[in-house]
Amino acid sequence: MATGRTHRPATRSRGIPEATVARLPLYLRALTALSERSVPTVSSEELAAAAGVNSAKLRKDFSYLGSYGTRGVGYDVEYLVYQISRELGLTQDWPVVIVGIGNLGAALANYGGFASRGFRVAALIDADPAMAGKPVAGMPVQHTDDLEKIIEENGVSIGVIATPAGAAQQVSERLIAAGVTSILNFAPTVLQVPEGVDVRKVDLSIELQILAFHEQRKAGEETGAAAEAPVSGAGASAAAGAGTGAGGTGAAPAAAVEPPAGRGAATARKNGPEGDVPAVMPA
Amino acid sequence: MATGRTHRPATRSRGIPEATVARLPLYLRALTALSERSVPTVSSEELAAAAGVNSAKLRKDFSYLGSYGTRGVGYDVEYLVYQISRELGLTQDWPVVIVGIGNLGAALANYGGFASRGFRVAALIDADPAMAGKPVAGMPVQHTDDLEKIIEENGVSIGVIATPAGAAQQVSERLIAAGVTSILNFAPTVLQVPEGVDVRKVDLSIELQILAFHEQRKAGEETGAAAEAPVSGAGASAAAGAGTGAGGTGAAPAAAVEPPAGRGAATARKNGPEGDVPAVMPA
DNA sequence: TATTGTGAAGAGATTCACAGCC
DNA sequence: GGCTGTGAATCTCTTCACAATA
Repeated sequence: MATGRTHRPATRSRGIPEATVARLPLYLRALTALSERSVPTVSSEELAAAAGVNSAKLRKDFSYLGSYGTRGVGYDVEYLVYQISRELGLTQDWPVVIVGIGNLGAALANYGGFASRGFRVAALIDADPAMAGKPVAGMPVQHTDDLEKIIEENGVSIGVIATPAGAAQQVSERLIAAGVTSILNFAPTVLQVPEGVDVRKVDLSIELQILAFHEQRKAGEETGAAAEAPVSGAGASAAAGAGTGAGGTGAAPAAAVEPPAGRGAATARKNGPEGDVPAVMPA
Repeated sequence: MATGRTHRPATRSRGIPEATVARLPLYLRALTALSERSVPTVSSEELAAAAGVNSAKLRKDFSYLGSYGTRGVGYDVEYLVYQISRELGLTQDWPVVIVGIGNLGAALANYGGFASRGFRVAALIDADPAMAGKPVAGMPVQHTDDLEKIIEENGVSIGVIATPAGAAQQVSERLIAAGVTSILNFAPTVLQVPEGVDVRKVDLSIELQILAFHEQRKAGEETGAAAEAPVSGAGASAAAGAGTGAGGTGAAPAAAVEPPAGRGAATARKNGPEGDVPAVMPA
């Protein structure tokens, strides 16, 4: 402890943990809000609360960036905003294209928080010729035929895919071939991309399914069952805070659906984890 | 190895790791696709490829659910679809409300994959009186005043918030007070909720910022810099697969923005991680 | 022979707790 | 006295590698 500088591989190498990177935008948002209220400094405790994490984690995260705080005082808000922005690459301007201007694509194009933080919608692209030229969010939709030209002329390296699932893979290949190296994928499909290309995905139905899992567990707990059966990571069951009384029993779901119906090449079926079958039974 | 049953805390307790839960929907989607093509069985290797993970992880994940495979053969597709659905609680019907019917809310309401897997949009709610009664996705929008009534009458336990950031906290409190215990939050704000309520968030701008971070790093690597400087978790830099050539140099971003401008209670400023200041310099 | 299921090792992330500094 | 920065401990997740087995 405190014997200078030991961790961090060796020479330079930034090596910020991925988990930390994923939280930096959260801190940045909280800090921006403080900055707008002209708050000059903030402690790790306060900032952590605003960002919805605990203070030890926040301090550890910041320690990967450098020593930007003042002991006994806290962090200078403006300075930290700048440092995090720089670390995230937001001091640059990132032109972005959105491919697939349906409901979702249009919503994304209209989303304000987009432009605010270093990102700029350079073009909207759709495969439907009927869409071409129509203005969405004050910008004419362009046809997929010109995708490569648009990417190259605008120096786009980040693409957003909001097409139907069936088109996503092909769109990603064209984007990548034209020079895009980061993709934000809203289509409910797994993209296969070459090494060196980053893909992040946003999937409504996956998120809902994860919630349903936890919801089901909660329902099970009400009905007896050893209170000792939590998922490892505790989901996202948030810290206290506001809260208007925690509400009643949690509202039970409605009907059951789709029983097993052992069709197909039925071979398997062995042991479930243990005896306790919840809610719906297997067969 | 095969010496019976050692891990898992003790008595019953399901204890599926959160990371596993988060992947189950992915497996389910891949399996559903196989099922539609009437593929009877699948190996961990094939399924893993389709889901975009490696096979060891997949097998480990499935091992938490039970022994549903057949050595030398693979997994029965139909059976596994059912088991995962059950584990996720998708054999039930989950009524969901969407609050905030702007661009995004409307897009969500229209999103098909919603209804398909156990979820049903029970109501669309918006604070704008002008919206009330207007049909969106074939369903009349209802006014926020009736929120509590709607939640209770429909037994809703999952709420989706697609309001502006400013309204989200208050909406979440009303949802929770009315009985909702799981929230999917699209508003760019951290919700403070009481213990026992699960929140998952989807945030476009956070995802873009994470991509920008990796993008910036890639750009830096081109310009010399010890090739040994990866982020711990390797982001989402996907496995190989298709890929149309990995494209050119990756397109450099355009102008720089917003220098430090040391205003406010300027105190801090010490050491950055190490000497190498990239792109934009601090002061 | 092909493929699962899983201990054990390894890597990462979180939390603790306290020394160091303002 | 208050708060940061960080080693060390702990916990969780991933990967390895191979015995068990259809």
